[in-house]
Formats: sequence, C-alpha cells, structure tokens
Amino acid sequence: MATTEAPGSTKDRVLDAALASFGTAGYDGTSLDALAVGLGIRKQTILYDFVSKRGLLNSVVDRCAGEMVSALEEALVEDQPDGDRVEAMVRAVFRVALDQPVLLGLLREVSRPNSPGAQRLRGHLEPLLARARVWMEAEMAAGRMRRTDAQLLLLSAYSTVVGVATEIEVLRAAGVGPTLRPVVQRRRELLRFLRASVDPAT
Amino acid sequence: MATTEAPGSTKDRVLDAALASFGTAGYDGTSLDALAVGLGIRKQTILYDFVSKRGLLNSVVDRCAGEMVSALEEALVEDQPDGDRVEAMVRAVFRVALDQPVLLGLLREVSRPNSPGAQRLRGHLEPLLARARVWMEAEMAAGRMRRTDAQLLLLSAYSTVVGVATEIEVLRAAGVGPTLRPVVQRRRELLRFLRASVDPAT
DNA sequence: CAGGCTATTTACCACTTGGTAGAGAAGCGG
DNA sequence: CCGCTTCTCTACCAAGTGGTAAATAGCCTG
Repeated sequence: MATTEAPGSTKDRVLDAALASFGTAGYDGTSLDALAVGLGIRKQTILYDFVSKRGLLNSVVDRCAGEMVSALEEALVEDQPDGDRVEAMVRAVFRVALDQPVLLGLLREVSRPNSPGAQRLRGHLEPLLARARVWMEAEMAAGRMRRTDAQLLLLSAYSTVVGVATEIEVLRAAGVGPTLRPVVQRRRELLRFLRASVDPAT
Repeated sequence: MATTEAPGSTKDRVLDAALASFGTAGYDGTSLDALAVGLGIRKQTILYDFVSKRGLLNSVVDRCAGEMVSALEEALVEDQPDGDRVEAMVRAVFRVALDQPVLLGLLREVSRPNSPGAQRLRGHLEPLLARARVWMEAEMAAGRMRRTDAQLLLLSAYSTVVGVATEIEVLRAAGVGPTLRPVVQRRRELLRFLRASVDPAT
C-alpha cells in the first residue's frame, strides 16, 4: 500500500541505475538490456515495473524533480524575515546538485527541447516557476525589486544551473579534479547577477 | 584536388543535415537511414563519403571546430594595441554562435564527456586553449592581469558559452521567441565576469 | 569505343533494440 | 493444501541499427 519504495528494493535500484545512465549516456544511449545486466537482473523485470522505457524515464524524472522541488520548497519555508529568499533558493539548488551530481546530468539531458522528458520536467517545474514569477512581480510592484523581466531572469538562472553540469564535466574531462572551487565561484557569480538584476537601486 | 567541397555538393549537404540532427537529436538519436531519407538519398551514399557513422560525426566536428577556431584566430589578428583582446574573442564566439545556432547544439552534445567526438573537439581546442593560457600567464607575470587560475577561468568561460545553447533552447521551449536580449545579457555578464577576474586592481 | 574513376544505387547481413506472452517461483491468508 | 497475488524469469518477435558487397550509371581521358 505504501507508495514509497523501500530503498534497496529492485524498483529503487533500477531507478538509481537509470538516472546514472540517462544522465551520462543519454536516453537514446541507454539500453534496457545493458541497464539490466549492470544490475544482475533481466530486462523484463524493468519493464514489469515501468511498462516501457519511456515510462522508466518518466519515473526517473518524477523522482528527481520531486527532490528538487521539495528542496526548494523547504528553502522557502525557512522564513527569513525578508532575508534573501533568493539566496536561500540558489543555495538549496546548488546543495542538491552537489550532493547528487548525477542529477545534473539528467537535468541537462532532459533540458534539450524535443527530448523525451523535457515536457514532463516542465510540468513539474512550471508551478514553481509561476509562483516565483508572481512573487517577483509583487516585489517589483512594491518597489522592493528592480523592474525586470521575471521570466527571463528565472530562465537565465535555470540555464546557469544546467551550465554547472557542463562545467563540472568539462573540468573533469580536462583533467582538473572534481574541485569544489569552480562551482562555488559560479554560485557566487550567479548570486551577484541575480542581486544586480534585482537591486531596486541602479 | 581541392580539399574544400563545393557548397551544394552531396557531401556538404550531408554535413549540414548531420550537424542539425546531431545537435538536436543527439548522436545516438540520429540514424543514418533517417538522415538519408531526409536528404532524398540512400544511406550508403553517406557511408561512401564518411566510412562510418563515427566518421561522419568526426567530419562534422572538424568542420565546426574549424569555423570556430578560425573565427577566434581572426579576432586575435585584429591587433587592437592592447585593446581588449578578451572582449574581441568573446564577441567573435558569440557572433559565430548567433550566426549558426545549430553549432551550439552540437557543441553541447559533444561537450558531454564519454561522448563520441568529445575527445576530438578537445583536440581542436587544446592548442588554442594552450596559447590563451600562456598569454594569460605572461600578462599575469607582467602585472597587467590579476593572478588567477587561467585554466579554470577559460573553462568557466567555455561552459558559459555552452550554457547559452541551453538558454536559447530553454527559452524557445518556454514559448519565448528567439529573442536576442538574453543572449546579449549573457554576453555582457560573461564579459563583466572576465574583466573582474582579470582586473589588476582589486 | 575501351577503360578506368567517381558517385550512387540495390540487396543483404549480423546484431541490437524495445516490447509481448507465458511459465515458474515465492509468499500468504484461508 | 489451495488459490491468489506479486515478482522474476525464459523464450521469442518485429522493427530498426550500422555496415558490407556488389552492381549500375555517368564521365572524362586515352
């Protein structure tokens, strides 16, 4: 009856492996057979739980988007009086991303338009984006935030996060160890950008 | 005897179509059959010119990297006395990217490590990066540039460019037309970041 | 016209893909 | 022990994959 799956269950292990494979090899580059062999099970066991490859992708996206969204909501609940809610969100996103780098791979794979799962991801993120948009517009109307295009600003921030994925991977490919520095630097950069776009002065 | 192919030739048309397909559908998501049908030719005609699918990808990467590199070299030759060579390079990259957005798709596809073609792209870009690195280190030694990690700075800039690809695509997916604004904004942001990292003061 | 060279075709092949059908197996309440 | 459900397996399939072999057509040169 429990909708949550015990960690370590077959279903959960499949989700983990699929997340990793989709994120690194891409959707088309992932074969159910290879996935199953890697887990020591048969492909049909995967299909029993997820019906189809597409269904598997959807489940992976759902789980990841869920984690991301709940992390964001949590960051928003910590009601800093009016203390930088923006900063809290950015930090939350980067924390999740650093805890589970594989998530970034999936995010990038799924951020490609026409990619299966792109639409599904949008479905998860859209309400959050909408909330952020109306909040920003309220702030702007109240003069606590500089007038700017909320939609554009949010999407720019989003693409920066996805860019971090590329950055980490490129760095690793260039031989630079998985240092924390560039990520921190980039977070600082993003924050500065957001603040500059938001500061009522200027 | 000419190594360059007349535009409009079959080989060139294949390269164009392959670039588009690799950039949007990805390498694994591209089938030679589909590619051929789209061009009104037979798959084996493609294989005649490029030997294998991998060879086709290599040729596409070679051509694109060539355009990018020559654009950069050209920007460097315009010897602004010591006038922002950095700015000239950034502008050159963005100009190429805007003229041929499909290029960004490929760049992103190929920026994934373990991706076929990633290594090849690195092979093309490495000498350029090396040159930039030694130049920056000379500048730093001369005190005309703030001490910083050249490698890290360059890779960060690179990932920003790739990020533009994501951004454009995400914007389009979100219904925002292919506006120029966010790209310009992002270029300005990158320039500011580079200048800040480079300014001897601070 | 013969003979080679280039370009494109038809015909096939071995293999992998995602997906279906159905058989066991393991547990569990009666 | 029975019957039911849940899960995993073996066996198989149709479609599509990249790739090979060989035939055909055009074209230029001798």
